Order: sequence, then C-alpha cells, then structure tokens
Amino acid sequence: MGIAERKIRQKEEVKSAILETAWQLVKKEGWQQLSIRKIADAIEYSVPVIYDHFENKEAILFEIGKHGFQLLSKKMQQAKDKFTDPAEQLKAMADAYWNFAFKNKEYYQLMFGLGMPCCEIEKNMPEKSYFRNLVMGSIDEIIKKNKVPVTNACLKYHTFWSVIHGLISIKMMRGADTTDDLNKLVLDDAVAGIIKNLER
Amino acid sequence: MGIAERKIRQKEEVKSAILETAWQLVKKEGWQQLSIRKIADAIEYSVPVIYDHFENKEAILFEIGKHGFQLLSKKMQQAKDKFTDPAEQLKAMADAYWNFAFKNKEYYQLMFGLGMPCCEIEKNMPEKSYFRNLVMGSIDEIIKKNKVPVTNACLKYHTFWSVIHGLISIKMMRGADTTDDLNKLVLDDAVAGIIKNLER
DNA sequence: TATATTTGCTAACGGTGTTAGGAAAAAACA
DNA sequence: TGTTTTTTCCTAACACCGTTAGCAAATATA
Repeated sequence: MGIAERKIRQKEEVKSAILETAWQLVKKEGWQQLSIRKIADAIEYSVPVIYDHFENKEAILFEIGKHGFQLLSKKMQQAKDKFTDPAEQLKAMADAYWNFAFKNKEYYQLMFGLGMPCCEIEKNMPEKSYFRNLVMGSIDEIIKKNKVPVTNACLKYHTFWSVIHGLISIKMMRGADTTDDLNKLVLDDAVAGIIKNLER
Repeated sequence: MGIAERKIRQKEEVKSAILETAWQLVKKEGWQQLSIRKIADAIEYSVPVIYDHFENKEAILFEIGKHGFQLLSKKMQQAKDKFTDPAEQLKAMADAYWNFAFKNKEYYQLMFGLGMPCCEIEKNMPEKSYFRNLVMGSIDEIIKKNKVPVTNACLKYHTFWSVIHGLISIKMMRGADTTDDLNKLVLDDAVAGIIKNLER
C-alpha cells in the first residue's frame, strides 16, 4: 500500500515548496514584502493550504531560520577544519561568519532579528549551540596553552561573538556609509585584539 | 494678530501629542503593537489628522528616533565630562551607552532596527555623528599620547562601537539566557581590551 | 456502490497604512 | 453684519495583511 506513502511524499513536497517559495520571494523582495498570500499565489494553492503545513507565518520563518543556522554551522565547521592552530581557527571562523552574513543577508537578518519584526527565532534554536561549541573549543585551547589559565572562556566567547555580530549588524543596517575595506579591517583588528588579549 | 500664532501653537501641540502618545503606547505595548489608529484614538482625533502632521508612519518613528539619538548624545556627553583621562572617558561612555540601551530599550530598538520593521532610521540621522565625535575625541587623545601614533582612530572607533552594540543587541534579542552580571563583565572586558590595544 | 475522510476552496473577520471627498467650523472680506 | 473663502477634521473607502470557519469536491475505505 504505497498510497499513504505517496500522500506523505506529496504533502512533504508542498511543505518544501512553501519554504522554497518563501525563500525566493524574500531574496527578491525582502522580508517586509513576504506575505502568506504571495506564497499561496506562487505555489498555486489557496491561502488556507499554507496553514495545513504551518501553524502560522512565524513557523515558516522559524523553519527558514533553522536552515540558516545549519548553513552557518557548516561554514564555521569547514573554516575551523582548515587549521589546527586555535588562533588561526578563530580568525578563520570570524571570516566565515562575516562571509555568511553578507552572502546570505536575508538569513542573517532573520536569524538575529535585524530590521524585521522580531519572531523569537534565536531563542528556541538548539542549532545555535553548535556554532557556540565550535568557537569555544578554540578559545579553550588557547587558554589552556597559557601559563596563567585563569581567563573565563565563556566570557571570551561572548566578547568574540559580540564584536563580530556588532560589526555585521551595524554595517548591515546602514548600508554603504562605510567602505567594505574599512569594515574588513575593523573585523581583523578586533579579532586580532581578542586573540592577543587571550594569549598571555 | 495673535490668531495665527495661536493656531501654529495649537498645531504644534497636536504634533507633540502624537509623538508623546506614540511613545507612551510603545513603552506600554511595544513597537509591533503601535498603529496609527491607536494613536488617533488616544489623542481623540480621527486618523487623517495624523497625516496632517506627518507624511507617514515612518516619519513619526523617525522623529522619535531623533529624540533617542539626542538623549543618547546627552548621556554620553555627561559621562565623558566626568573625566579628563581619555581612557576613563571611554570606559564611562561605554557604560553610559550600555545603560541608555537598557533603560530605554524601545529607543534603542528603534534607533538600530532591532526586532522591528526597518525604517532607515539610522541613515539620514545627523545626530549620530555627534556621539561619534565624542568617542573619537577620546580615542584620538590616547593615540596622540603613544610613541608610535600610527593607529587608525576611525578604525578603532568602529571597533569600540561594534563591541558595545554587538553585546547589547545580542542580549536584547534573546532576553535572559545569560545573566546581567556576565554581560556587564563582557562589556568591561571588551572595553578594557580595546583600550589596552590602543595604548602602545 | 455507499459511506467516511481527506483536500482545498471561497469568503469572511478583524486588523493594518493611507487617502479621497465632503461637511462643518473659522477666518477674511464686503 | 452677511457672504465668501479658507482651514479643519471626519466618514468612508481602498488595498493590503494574518488567520479561520464552513462548505464542496475529490479521494479512499467498507
């Protein structure tokens, strides 16, 4: 009896069509222009069908946000794997994070609520701890190498992340009032500062 | 002929009633719940009257955002004035910025587009350069004291701001999953790191 | 074939920002 | 003072939005 399976498969196809269409629309017109009706139009179903697959609009955003966190984690992992020296790893991960943010502006905006109605995406997102562990691993390693390993790794992780996120969100919000070059310099400078402050 | 003056005065009163009411509503219910109709209701005028004073909703938000930037500038100025040592000034300004953000959460969200439909507030906001100058003044002083004053002040300013903004926006977005104590520690740690990196 | 179930639609509800057009009040002019 | 012009301000609508009730058609089950 493959009928049930086909039905499940078809249902799954509609569900991923919703997600894919929503994502295409967002890339074309931005988050503020995304509406349930536009998605329904694009997948050639009526509006209530959307609600057979998602409880509400926020559930769609959450699912897309999850993809974002998974993609970010993957990029971070790949960056880290290129090096064995933890300081190099941190630099590479900062770069990867930066690149992810600007190559996937819409993902980043959704994931961290930049310029869009907040949807509590980042909370209730288990995937974010994956990337947290990646960074903290390298930080821990550096600290262990120290002669006076008193530094708080958790605190340093927060600093690391805050610098990068702060830089990105400032640049992302006000567009092109500073050059790309300067921003990349600031990133490198800040990351270098943190690492330097870590090794002692 | 004081009639014209009275009219202008009355018109100005309605305008500031709109702003004041909007601000009260936002503090009570948050940005997402603010609507033109609610404002109109509260000031006991009909909806189109709002549009006699503001081109659109965004113009209202912009005006409130301006107040936010002015208040922030004032707080930063006061903090800076308490010290003569530029390093102390930087620390005090970082603290002032931090306190402003959490004592005026709604202002901060609006000013930097956190968790709300973006409204291009920060661009086209001349007031923000005031606070920029305050910070860069202190940074310049520190750099001038150095024996090798090669460091780029503009770059350091961006780093300084990014760290603080990043920390604040991360904390503001995900509420209480880290303690206040830790966050304040991270702030102090990060600012100390920047200053240390500056003095050489 | 008859019944039960799933599927997907139309149409609505209550909300949003925004605006056209007209009534009433105020001011200016005679 | 009476008339005309201007200003003020409201009702009602438009075109959207997220969401859901309720029903018809298609499908699966017996």
